[in-house]
Amino acid sequence: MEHEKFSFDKAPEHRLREPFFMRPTELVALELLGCVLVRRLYGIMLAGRIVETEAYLHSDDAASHAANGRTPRNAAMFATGGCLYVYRSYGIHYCVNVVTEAQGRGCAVLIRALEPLAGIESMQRQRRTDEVKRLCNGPGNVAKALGFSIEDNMASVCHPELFILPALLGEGERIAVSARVGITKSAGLPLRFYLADNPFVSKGKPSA
DNA sequence: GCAAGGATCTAA
DNA sequence: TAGATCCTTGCC
Repeated sequence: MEHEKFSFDKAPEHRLREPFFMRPTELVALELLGCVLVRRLYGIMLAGRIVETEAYLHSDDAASHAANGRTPRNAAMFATGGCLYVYRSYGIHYCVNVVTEAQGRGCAVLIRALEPLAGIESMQRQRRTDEVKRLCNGPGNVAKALGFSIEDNMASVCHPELFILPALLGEGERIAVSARVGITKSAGLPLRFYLADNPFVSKGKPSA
């Protein structure tokens, strides 16, 4: 993608609305590829193109945090599609998911990697690295680069200062599917989606 | 290869 | 209330 063509002037007007997220989780995970996650934080616009996602389903998916029903931690997964589910991972990192389907279902799409488009200097400070390829190449890194924390749990991603723009897919960009990363249960399901050969995809190894 | 790191959930 | 688990990362 040509980063310099990205403009914020009227971006919020074009944001995806709730109905986009209230569809089957696998479809949302697939269609989020190429979409641009935008956040205005402390007056700075941060944006990255989604290049890697994982679907966590409402049933028959033991790897999902919602697999054993609703708890205080995973309550956001049971909110309505278009909300954020943010959780702490390994006691150290945060991971950002977009809730899918109807309220009460308990499913979400994990945002695993972004191609930074804007606010790159800010991301570099947050991540304490200058290497653009590594700013958002994993779920913990995405959260850190964009400043997400547990405070953002349950927030709407259809908000003027936190939203997602429709996909920008380049000619010849192909979508690949694999098993998900870092799980042991339901490890064989093909629920990880990413842009093939994109250098901003995480280094995580599929579990199956 | 593996420690860091802390909340969360389950079983007792 | 102890203990295992965990949708990870970066350094050893």
